[in-house]
Amino acid sequence: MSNKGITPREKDYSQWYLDIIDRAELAENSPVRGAMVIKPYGYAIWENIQKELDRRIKERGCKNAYFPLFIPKSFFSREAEHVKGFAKECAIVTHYRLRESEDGSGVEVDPDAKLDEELIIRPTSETIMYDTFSRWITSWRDLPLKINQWVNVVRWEKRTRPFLRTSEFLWQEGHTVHETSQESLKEVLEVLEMYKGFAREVLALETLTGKKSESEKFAGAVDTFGVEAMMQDGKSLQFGTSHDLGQNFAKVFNIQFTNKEGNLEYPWQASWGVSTRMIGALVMSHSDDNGLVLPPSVAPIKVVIIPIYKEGDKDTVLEYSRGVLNKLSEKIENIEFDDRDFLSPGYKFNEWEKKGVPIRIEIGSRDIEDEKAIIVRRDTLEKEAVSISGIENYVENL
RNA sequence: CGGGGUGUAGUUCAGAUGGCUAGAACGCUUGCAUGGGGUGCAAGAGGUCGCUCGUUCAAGUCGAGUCACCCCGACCA
Repeated sequence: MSNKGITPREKDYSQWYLDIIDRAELAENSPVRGAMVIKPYGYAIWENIQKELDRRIKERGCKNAYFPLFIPKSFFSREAEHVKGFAKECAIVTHYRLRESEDGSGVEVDPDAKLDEELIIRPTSETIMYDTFSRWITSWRDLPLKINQWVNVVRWEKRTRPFLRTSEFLWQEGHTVHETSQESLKEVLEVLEMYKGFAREVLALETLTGKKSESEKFAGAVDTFGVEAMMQDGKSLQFGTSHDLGQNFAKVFNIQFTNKEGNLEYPWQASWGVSTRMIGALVMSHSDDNGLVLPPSVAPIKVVIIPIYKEGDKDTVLEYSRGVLNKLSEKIENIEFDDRDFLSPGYKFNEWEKKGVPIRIEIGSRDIEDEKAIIVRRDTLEKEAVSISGIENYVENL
């Protein structure tokens, strides 16, 4: 862990962002350009996001599934606009085997192991999913079909930034198929509202929604709607999209169903997604010059208890602090008890502030005499002495 | 894809005009003290100086090539 300070926002907003990611131990650069390692603390935030958003997605009648990482090149090429939009950022698998290199220096691609048809590593999964959908859907009774998946995708970006734009990222992609254009459009807009509600209620972010311009819309879509949040530097960040695909993909993937009148018809489709970019939005919107600030709803650690003791009162303080821990554990989960005794209290205060733990509780012999504990909120950094008898009420609504 | 920059210890870096038996800070290990806002002292571990070739008595340092990464712009979740 780095021990250096954090560049103030005012001085260099971009560097401040990178510092927060580093000092809060959310992610670090990997040996692969543009692809980051999401560290345990950062991944825990993603898991919290997933957990709540997945619940909301399923509430909309979606079922989760998994489609392959590899997409045959021929599938990918079918929708003209789609291929045009993604062609320049695709990673392609051309071989399936390595061999020892002739000079003995290592391994090289085995030229005899060339694939007959190259495979595209999914930049998004419309094509591979819709090929499958064409076999799943035959009747109006099969509609609507609502499928979601939580996966990684690869887009070979020219320039990358942690969480905001990485060459591989994690996301959910929802794909729905409907009988009518109206129903499909309704889905597109309702999902947009779901994202907006999620942003407000879980991420504490206010967002704007709107239709994207012709040049900004998803490759192959009729229309794209975006969810945008305002960042501290005054720029807006698009973190979610919902696409009205019309019948564009249905026609090229030959998804057809027999309607109630017995006629063969192409269905109407929607696709929508949010990614690990949301973590970038979280960082940029709430954090300050002291480090990360997280809404309790997604914080991996909601409360940290720091016992403060000297050699003489160590046992008393630890016992008392554990009592507080047990009391609070009945109310909430994810409490960290920081009794590492090779670190000073000041170091710990700083460390948990950098990581954005919403509530810090300090307990020393002084507090024990008064039957109190010091509580510090991460967002405002306000300190308050709270009586032990009522302490669980304080954290109840986290 | 255009522009700029950097490769030396786990990390961030210093090593003008070649003389290095390669340093610092932080981190790490051990011990003692300390403990209410990044603790102090002591001892210790840790490096084929990105890679290749060249110039030279001598290359971290100079030259050529090569690979990689970072940053700034245009594009995207």
